[in-house]
This record gives sequence, C-alpha cells and structure tokens, in this order.
Amino acid sequence: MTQYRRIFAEFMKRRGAKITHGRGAILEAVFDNHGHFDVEELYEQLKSRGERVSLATLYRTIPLLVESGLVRQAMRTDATTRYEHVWGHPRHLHIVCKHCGKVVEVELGDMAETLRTLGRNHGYRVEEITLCLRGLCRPCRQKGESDVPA
Amino acid sequence: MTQYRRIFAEFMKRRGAKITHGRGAILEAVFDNHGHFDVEELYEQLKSRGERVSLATLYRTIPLLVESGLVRQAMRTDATTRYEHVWGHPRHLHIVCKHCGKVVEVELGDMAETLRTLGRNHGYRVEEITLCLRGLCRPCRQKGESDVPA
DNA sequence: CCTGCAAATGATAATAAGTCTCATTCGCTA
DNA sequence: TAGCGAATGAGACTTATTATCATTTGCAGG
Repeated sequence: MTQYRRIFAEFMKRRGAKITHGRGAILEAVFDNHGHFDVEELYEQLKSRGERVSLATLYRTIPLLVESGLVRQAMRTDATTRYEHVWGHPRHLHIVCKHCGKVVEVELGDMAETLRTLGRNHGYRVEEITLCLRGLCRPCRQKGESDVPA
Repeated sequence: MTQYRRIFAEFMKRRGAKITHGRGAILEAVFDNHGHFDVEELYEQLKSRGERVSLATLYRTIPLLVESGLVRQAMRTDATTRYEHVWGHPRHLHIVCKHCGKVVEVELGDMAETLRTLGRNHGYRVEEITLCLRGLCRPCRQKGESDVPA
C-alpha cells in the first residue's frame, strides 16, 4: 500500500468516514497528477481511466483530501480553483503570466517561516500561505502581448 | 477636481473611453470606501446615494479602474472578489481568519521589492502581488472554533 | 449650440463553478 | 452475513460574472 493511501486511510478512520471505491480512485488520480489540476481536469482524468465518479463526489472528496493534508489549494485563477498534492511539493509561490497563463513555481524557503511568525505576531496561527505574483513573462512582453492568450 | 478624478479622466481620454455619469458615481463611491468592498456592496452603496447604476455597469467599470491603477483586487474570498482603492493603501498582505473571517492588513514593506526582483529573475515583469495568510485568530482558537462562523 | 455616431447603459438571458437534495447503493462493524 | 448510517449519482439549484441587444448618451466637429 502506498504511503499516501495509508495516510488517507488513517485520516478517514479517525474521521469516521468510509473509503469507497470512488474515493480511492480520486486519491490515485490526484497522486498520478504531478502539477496543478482543477476539478474538471480531475473528472476527465478519472473518466479516461474508466472510473465512474460523479462531479458531486469529486466536490465532496477534495475537501477531505485537503483536510487530511494530502492536497492543498494551489491557486485560484479567475475561473476555477486549482489544487496540487503535497508530496514532493514544498511550499512555493506561483508566478503567473497574465497573458499566456504560464506558471512558474519558486520555493518559499525561509519566507514561509518569516510569514508564519508575522502571522503569529498578529495573533494568528497560520495554516495556509498563498503567495502569487502576476505579470508578463519575457516571451509575451517581446511579442507585445498582442496575440490571443492561450 | 480631486486628484483621482483627474487621473481617471486622463486615463479614460488616453483610452478613448467616455466619462459617463455612472462611471463618475462609481469612482466617487470607490473612493468614499476605505477598506475592501465587493461588487454587491458597491452596488448597495450607490443605491443608497440615490445613484441608479446597474450591476452590469459596475462589472464593466471595475476593470477600467483596475487598469487605470486606481483600484486593485484585494483578495478573492471563496465567494466573491474584493477590491480596494489604492490611495493610502500601500501594498500589504492579508491575514484572514478561516473561522470568523476577520482580516488584518500588514504592510509588505521591503518584501514587495524582494518579490518583484524574484519575479524578474524568472523572466517576469511583476505587476501584481497577492499574499494572503489564512489560519485561526486568537479568539477563535480560544472559543475552540466551535461556533457558527460569522 | 446642434448633429451624428460610436460607445455606454439597463434589463435580462446566459454561463459556469460549486452546492444541495433525495432516492438508491455500499462500507463497515458486529 | 445483516443492517445501518454514510456515500453516491443525477440533476435541480445558487450565485458571481459575462454576454446580448435595443435604447440612450457623451462628445468631436461643424
């Protein structure tokens, strides 16, 4: 059994929730998926594996994965919320091109601790850090930002 | 004429857009509004001033204000997008309580330049910085997070 | 000051992410 | 293996935001 599956199983038992076939399939899909994904993409991924999991179940399961600490919300674009699984993904910030949508990830490093301390100084116990830079990448600047965005 | 109105007028002329009564009213409402607001709140504010501006116009005008640099997107909650006008609001980060929704603002200070440089090192010209910490504030932690969120 | 036209507006339909409902099915514990 | 409460699917619902289109309005030029 993979480690994330064990973690998930323990979490679910602690929470008194059941591990159904659908939830297992979602977990596998999430961990197959290196990089960001949104609910719609995950849904397609499951369909192409031949899994029949409804969107409702996806929307119901993702909060469980987040709560278990296996998945985190990576960013909210203008349209949707994107997620990523946590393994091999240390905390990082995203740099997004406003024109073509390209995303670069940069590790937070010390900044994470700095920010957590800053939160603590204001009375908060920080649980999530969202740091996102938006601007234009070099190619889009050179092309004059005149093309249709991807 | 206020300074923001002059800036707006110049921006609109440069852009070949017209300054209608509605747009003027929206501008005034935005600058009356110290702190965050979302579209719905702005709409109510305008109604209570006796201005008849449709939601459609609001949704069409806010991007112009953002493009002009007078307003920026402050944060996206789970439900809506919140904005704030730029005057007297140096760049800052938000610390949000996941339970009661309380928001504290902290100035970014040097960190803004650090982040811009970081973006530049990856080939991006950074135009927006979104930095948000989420966690529990002290009162909510002490109350055990058991109450209904505000 | 008046005219004409492109741009702006309001009302409302459309879209789409996400949530809720409820009858049916399925994990799990005993 | 049975039984119960939790989970599921299908689709209705909600709500922020965008698009449509007939009508109105700002404003440049005469």
